[in-house]
Amino acid sequence: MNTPPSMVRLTTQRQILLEELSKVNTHPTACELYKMVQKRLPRIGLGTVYRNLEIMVDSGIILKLELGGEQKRFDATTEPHYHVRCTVCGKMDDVTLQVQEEITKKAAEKTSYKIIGHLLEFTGECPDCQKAQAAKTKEADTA
Amino acid sequence: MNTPPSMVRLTTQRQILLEELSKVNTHPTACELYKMVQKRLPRIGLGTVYRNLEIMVDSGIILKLELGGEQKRFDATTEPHYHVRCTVCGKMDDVTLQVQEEITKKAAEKTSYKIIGHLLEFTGECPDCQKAQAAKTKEADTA
DNA sequence: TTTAAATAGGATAGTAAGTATCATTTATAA
DNA sequence: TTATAAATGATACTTACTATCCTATTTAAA
Ligand SMILES: [Zn+2]
Ligand SMILES: [Zn+2]
Ligand SMILES: [Zn+2]
Ligand SMILES: [Zn+2]
Repeated sequence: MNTPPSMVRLTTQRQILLEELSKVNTHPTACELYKMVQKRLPRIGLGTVYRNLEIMVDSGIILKLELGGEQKRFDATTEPHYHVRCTVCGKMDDVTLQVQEEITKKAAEKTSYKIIGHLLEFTGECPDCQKAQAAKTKEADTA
Repeated sequence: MNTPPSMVRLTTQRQILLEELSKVNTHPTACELYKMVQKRLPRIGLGTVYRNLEIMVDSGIILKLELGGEQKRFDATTEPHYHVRCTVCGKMDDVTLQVQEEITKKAAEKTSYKIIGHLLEFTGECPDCQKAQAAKTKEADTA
């Protein structure tokens, strides 16, 4: 604790980025956020979105989810919580399951690593994709 | 169960790829495996490595680890198990912790997704990076 | 209030992991 | 042996993300 954390300026871009992220519970990707923010700031650059998301992650204002899947996703809810990912469409949602603090202790006993925390992601099929799948199966049966 | 799974030909490249992956417990990336295999097959292409790893993942011979981190890693141990990732150097190791089957049931009660499974990854600092960090701190103190 | 330094933005070029394409080679089957 | 299919290796391409650079804006000093 020697140097104070550098002050993060709350610019228009950052404010709107944070507002848009806070509006949704879809855990959008940087690209999705770019499109959302563009409606309010048509001249914003994609680089600015990436840069500011990273800055906000570093200062603890938002979370970066880099679990399974190709793209990183962002979350305005900073309290530790778990997620489900649809293996069909890639959509992510929160799972309101108590965070298992004790599991890190158990893991620490089993390894020579200094354990900091854990990432838990559930995989499954979202309601939409379940419906689509059901419709498809029905269609195949009647054909 | 209508069409039988397409037979995967065990080519030299695939065999050596699997052998090299089975030799180590470091959960190598595609690029690392490429370098390992190149020593025995100098003319192999990087595309072949990627292609065959994907084929072996699809046929269940190996596992693809795509949780946190930038690159996908591969694992010849197909039984479900957990991993630790070093947040400094990216190295991954197994954690011989009992797989929590019941956690997927708990999650299933909390969401409208059809839960298939879960991915759990611990984050921490590997012994090597701990040592390096300690040496660095000491150096800074004496300076 | 003017001026200088620091910070941030937007445009654009670059990076790197991974994927697609395609001609050639290898394996399998008729 | 020949036809068919599958796999390889070289290469081009895609894409998520990062770095660079110049301009604009904000902040602080003079
Ligand atoms: Zn879905
Ligand atoms: Zn969330
Ligand atoms: Zn390490
Ligand atoms: Zn493993």
